[in-house]
Amino acid sequence: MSRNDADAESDGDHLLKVLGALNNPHRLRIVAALTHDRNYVSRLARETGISRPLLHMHLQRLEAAGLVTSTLELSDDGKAMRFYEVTPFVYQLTPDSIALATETLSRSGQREETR
Amino acid sequence: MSRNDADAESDGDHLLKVLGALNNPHRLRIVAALTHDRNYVSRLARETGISRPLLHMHLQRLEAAGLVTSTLELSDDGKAMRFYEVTPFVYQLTPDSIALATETLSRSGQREETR
DNA sequence: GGCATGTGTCAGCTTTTCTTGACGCGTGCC
DNA sequence: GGCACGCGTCAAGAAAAGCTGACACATGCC
Repeated sequence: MSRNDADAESDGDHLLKVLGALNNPHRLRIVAALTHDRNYVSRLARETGISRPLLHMHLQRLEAAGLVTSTLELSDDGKAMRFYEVTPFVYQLTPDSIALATETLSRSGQREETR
Repeated sequence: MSRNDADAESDGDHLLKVLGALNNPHRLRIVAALTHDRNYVSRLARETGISRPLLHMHLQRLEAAGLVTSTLELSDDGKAMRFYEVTPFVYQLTPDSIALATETLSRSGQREETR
């Protein structure tokens, strides 16, 4: 696996987060849309037909999983705009890779704490 | 992708189903447990510490996604036992593969109908 | 018969996720 | 000022997923 060393999270927990991030038709579409080229929130909302608050939430889920990144930029006419783009992630899902990741899964059913 | 032709489901919808099936710590553990060797429900329940009704539900979710298969067999002492084993699935998750699958996703937010 | 083991299902509760419709803030332009 | 366009957040409802404790059936064994 190839993640930043700084983020202290087991591979198992990370995989689960990625799976959770991708487990949604809207979020799949968002990733697809950003694959072609980066975009800012309001425009992405228009193009995908997703309401802005909703899109905002989905983007955060994707960003939390490390699948997209965002940067705040100022346009020529002085407006603050948040641009999103996909990270070049690669995840291989096989019984073995899952078995491996599962070894480093935190306790049972508990959801990951955002402390 | 390498699925059965008989199941009429788009790649996009199928991918979503697989992601949904794997998006759960219990189900990841179940896949891991079955990777080593096949097992029957009650024993798997004991070994994983998951209640039988719950395990039953998780197994069905995995089976519906095609990640595990089951066969009903009769043990020497005449008991009917359902054995589960993993299928040798391989899924590659990248922005491009997702963009591709997304093209064949059924309409927007609607959940897949089981008609 | 009573008990252990296996199978499966159902109702009902709790928790999480999804979604919408307000709000708030800022800027530039006519 | 009023409008259009960016940004973000909050409360609250609707829908889905997760989980538990019954209950049903079957078999073999003492």
